Parts: sequence; C-alpha cells; structure tokens
Amino acid sequence: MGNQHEGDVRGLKEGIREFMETAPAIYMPGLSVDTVIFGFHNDKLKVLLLRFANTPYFVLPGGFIKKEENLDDAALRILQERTGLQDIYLEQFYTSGNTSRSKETVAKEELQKIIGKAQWSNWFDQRFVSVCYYALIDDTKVKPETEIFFTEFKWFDVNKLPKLLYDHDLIIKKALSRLQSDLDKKLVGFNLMSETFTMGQLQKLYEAVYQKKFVRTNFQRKLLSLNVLERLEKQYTGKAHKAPFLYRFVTGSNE
Amino acid sequence: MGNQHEGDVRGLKEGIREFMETAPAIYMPGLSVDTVIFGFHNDKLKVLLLRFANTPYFVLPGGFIKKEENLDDAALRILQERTGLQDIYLEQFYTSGNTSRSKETVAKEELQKIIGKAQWSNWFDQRFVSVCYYALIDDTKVKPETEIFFTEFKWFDVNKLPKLLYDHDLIIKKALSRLQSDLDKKLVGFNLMSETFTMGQLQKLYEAVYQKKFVRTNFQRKLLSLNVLERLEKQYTGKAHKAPFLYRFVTGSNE
DNA sequence: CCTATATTGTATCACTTTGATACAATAATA
DNA sequence: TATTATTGTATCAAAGTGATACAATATAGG
Repeated sequence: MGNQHEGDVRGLKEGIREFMETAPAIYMPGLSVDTVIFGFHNDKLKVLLLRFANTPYFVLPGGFIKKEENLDDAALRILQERTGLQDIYLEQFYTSGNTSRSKETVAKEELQKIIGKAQWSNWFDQRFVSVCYYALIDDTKVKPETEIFFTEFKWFDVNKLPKLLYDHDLIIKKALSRLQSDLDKKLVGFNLMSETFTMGQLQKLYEAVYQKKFVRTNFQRKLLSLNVLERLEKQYTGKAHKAPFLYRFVTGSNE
Repeated sequence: MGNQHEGDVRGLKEGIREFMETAPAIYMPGLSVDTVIFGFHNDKLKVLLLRFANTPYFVLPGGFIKKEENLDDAALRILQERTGLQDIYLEQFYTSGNTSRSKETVAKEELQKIIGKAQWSNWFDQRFVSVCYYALIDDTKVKPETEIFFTEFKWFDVNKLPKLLYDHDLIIKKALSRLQSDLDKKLVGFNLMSETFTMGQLQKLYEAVYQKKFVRTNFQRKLLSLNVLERLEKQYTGKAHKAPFLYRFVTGSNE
C-alpha cells in the first residue's frame, strides 16, 4: 500500500532546496491546502497519510496555491498529483488559522538535517493558514505517489491514527464530523464504494462513518425508501448463504 | 440605523493612503476575513452591510489578519471594531478563493478617485482569499461604526439585498444556508433574540431563517419537546388577546 | 444428493413523531 | 359585557422508526 520513494539523498536534498527557492515566485505566501482523503476497505473507514521524511510522524497530503489558481482547483490539483485520480469528490470543510499550529518544529528540524542550515530559505518559516478539504475516493483505483519530503504513503484506520504533525489530528476529527452530516444530507457515500455493492457492504460503510451499529432490516428499509438505489441482478458471492442483490447509486437525484 | 462618517475629504484621503502604506507590515498578505452579520427585527432576517465610499455598492464588513493573530481572533476583532459588541456568536463557514473575485474594479477605481493614482500602493491589487464567518447578534445592542472607505452602515432584508461587490452575494447565500442547518442542530437562534421572548416571536424567527411557514401548534409542541426553553411568567403585551408566556433559552444543554 | 448453516428479503407489530384540526381560555377593546 | 384576536392544549390520522419473526436460498459438509 505504501510506496517507497527511492531518490538518492543528493537528489532529495537538491529537490528540497529547489522547491524552497522557487516556491515564493509560484505560490501564494502564508496559505496552504490540506486534504483528508477518506477510503473504505475491510469494513473500515481509512485516511491516507504521508510519512514525513524518516520521522515517525505523518501529515495530511497538502500543498500550496498558485498565484493565479482558484482555491478549489488547487485542492483538486494536489489530490490528482498524489492519487492519480481525475474525478474526485471534494468538499471544503474548514480553514485552520491558529498561530500555534506553526510552532511545530519537527518538520523544520528534519528538513534542515537533510539540506543543511546554510541552504535554508525562509518559505517554511512562514505562518500558514490552511484551507482544508476532504475527499472521498474508491481506493481500489488509487495509486498514491510519494514526493520530496515524504517517504511513505499509508492508509490508517480513522480510529488508529499515528502521530501527526501540526494540528492535523484536529483537522481529521473535523473532517469526519463533517462527513457524517454530509452523508445524511447529500448521499455522498457512493464515492467511497465501487460501482456496485450489496446492502450489507453499504451498511458496513455507514457503520464505519457513524461509528455505530444499525439494525439490518431497518437500515435496508430506510435506504430503499430514499429512491437512490437501483437494484441489479443477484450477486454470486460464493458465500454459503442466500445471494444478496447488487445495487448501484442512481446519479441525478443528488449532487 | 446608518451612520454617516463625517471626516473631511482631506482626512479620508490621508487615512486611506496611510492604511495602504502600513498594511503590508501589519497584516498577512493575500488573506482577508469577511463577516455576514445576521440580525432579526420586524419579523425579518437582516444582514448588516457597508456602503462602499459613495457608490451604490455595498460590501460585507471585513478586514485583515494580523501577522501574529489567530484567525478566529481576527474575525472577532473585526466584529468588535464594527459593532462594539463583546460576546458575539461567530461561526466560520466558508473560504472563498476564486481568482475571479479579485477582478472587481469598482472598489479600486473609487479608491483611486479619492486618493489619486499617484498615491496608490499595491495592497489592494493583490489577489485575496477570504475566510468567511457569520455572526448572530441581538441587534438592539449594536452600535455600528463606519470607517475609512465606508460611508454608511445599513441593515438589509436578506431577501432584498443591494448591489454587492466581489462575490459577497454568493457568500451571503452560503451563510444563510449554513445558518439553516446550524439552527436545527445547535439551537443558536437565541443569539438573535433578546433575553426573553414569546413562542410567537420565536416562530417568526424560524420562519425568517427557513423562509417558510410553520403550523403554530406543531411548532410550539416541537420546540417545547427540545427542553431548552424555560417558561417564565406571563407577558403583558397590551395586545387585545390572551397574554402569551415568555420564554428564555436555558444555556448549558446546547453550545 | 440431502441437510445444516449463514445470511438475505420481506412482513408485521408496537411505539413515536408529525401534520392537521378543534376548542376552550383570556387580555384588551368597544 | 360581549367581541376580537390570539394563545395553550388536546386529539385524530398518517407517516416513520425500532424490534422481531420468518421464509428463501447459495454453499458446505457429510
């Protein structure tokens, strides 16, 4: 699932140095975008995180906003660069701007270890305000791309997160909370599923998002009453029980 | 309700020039805060807007973020400067960052008319990303303060807005939409009312926010069932009918 | 091949919530 | 003192929800 970046130290060093040199001319100062990428597998809700250099710390995939780029386009571009996906369900949910979040020093120290203090340019010394988006993706289609700074891409259970830099743990909490209300209102869940699915799989998704159990028969009645599911022919699961129907979300009624 | 600013042209000109000179040293570049201030009177939901210079255009009260200031604190400070209120219910709901919003030229042209092109500094030529908050206030307590640039402070019915600069009309729409979902979930409505109120007044508020009528008896049953209202003694309205009870929101159960 | 097992699809019952209507109570007015 | 406008409460039917029962059926194991 993770994906080791295998540039040599020379290339990494040069890459970081070049980024810090060129960034001020390309990107808006003091502004960043962070994305909480949700996926769903093994009946668990997962978040895609990046390991920061060779530390035990992880961060949200993020990036900066080009000077002539729309905010939403920046978020989309950052996601495409990281996941390789084209059509991504994306929702802005929060902008984080406490000054304390810039006090984090682990990232700076690690970067300085790699490139040497003399090469330090002040791009990362800025105080950043970060606009946060969450994305829902069918993770069977993702090919995460690591990048300079980040040595590993990894899915984490939303309940078993690693150590995170900055206020990224808070941001993930807010993203989940927002996903919960959106799932009710806008039926965005299908973005996390493959094209077709059984009622059981859908229920597992809802249980993972809301972190609670639902009574099977009532859940089924409820979702069918929404008239957003199209029932297909039966599934041949190979499991030792009655084969469940397959469903597909009907687009058009929502979004 | 409005409040004419009566500085002479000389002072206005000097004020604007000075602001543009000093702003880059004080505030984060490319970032602003806009606030949608909701009030409730005459059974109507109102928004507080500022007339831009002597144009027919209005804008949302806004401002900039000091370099070492938390984002939420900036929003609070801007509101306090404008309304004179200390404890304000404030909710961040959206960050607006399309490049097209900076294409607005009315504001720039008007400012240049006042101070002369020679005096122009490039603070307002920047592309701004704006973090938007909405505020709920008991407007009987407000004393709006005008400021350089802005000649008049005025309440507008949320359904009868004047011409607005930038994308401020879109921002107000989003604010209302967010207020509607928050009112359901978090019972924030009391921030728009005076300390005590009748069930009829409360219903009018809900009707103004949701822009639809409710059946009186069912509305009453519903709100009483939430256990957030404390019933006081009767009200002596002087109206020619049975005197309604007065209620107060009980704090603690919400927020 | 036949039966056991696990899980699915549907029905049903009791209970709660919601929409709509009826009606008695009452403060000011004429 | 009766009238008027509005309020507080009750009630009935319809819709929605939680809990349970049960028949259907694809595979596994003998």
